[in-house]
Amino acid sequence: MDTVKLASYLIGKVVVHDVAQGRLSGRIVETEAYPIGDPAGHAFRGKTASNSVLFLGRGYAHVYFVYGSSFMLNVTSEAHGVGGGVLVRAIEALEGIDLMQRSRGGTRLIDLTRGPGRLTEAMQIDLAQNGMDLCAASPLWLAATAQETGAIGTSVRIGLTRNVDRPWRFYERGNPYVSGPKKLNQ
DNA sequence: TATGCGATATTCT
DNA sequence: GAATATCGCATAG
Repeated sequence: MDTVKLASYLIGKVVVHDVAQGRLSGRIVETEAYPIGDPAGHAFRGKTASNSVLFLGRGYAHVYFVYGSSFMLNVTSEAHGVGGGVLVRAIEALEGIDLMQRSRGGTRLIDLTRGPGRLTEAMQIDLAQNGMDLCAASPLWLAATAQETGAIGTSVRIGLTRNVDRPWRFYERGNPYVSGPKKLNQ
């Protein structure tokens, strides 16, 4: 159950991505846990070429491509050889907002990073960042923030067909950048 | 505001 | 060939 703990711990932390044009950063406001033995998790069926990063150990970035158009950012959460991860579903943009808007085609601020596919596009995260060590000196890393984290709410996860009733989604209550239907965000 | 559906490409069956 | 950890636009209420 360590993955679930990490998912709630990550709320309020900051993702930083240093790119050629400058620094992009955002505060995590929504996550989902995909622990060991979760049939909805990508690691469940064992190690394959596309999910091998999940088995590297704790604290790596795993980037995954779905639905033909969207990347997802995961933080690996379990020991080496064991598959598990936390999906980052939404962030609140802090630095490089103009850059993000440029790469997302001038979307309104509120829609810039509200959703897993959107935040990866705004942060310029793709397969090139797959496997990066988030706790080491790399272009993509995690930072703490002085800002206080608000109350954390939980709900079922979004967009799954397996193991749908687990309350493994975490979000900061009242934050406008949290994605998903309103009824799940109370 | 809420619900529905098509686009899109990678992976697994 | 089917499924998918989604998005954005369309339509209706």
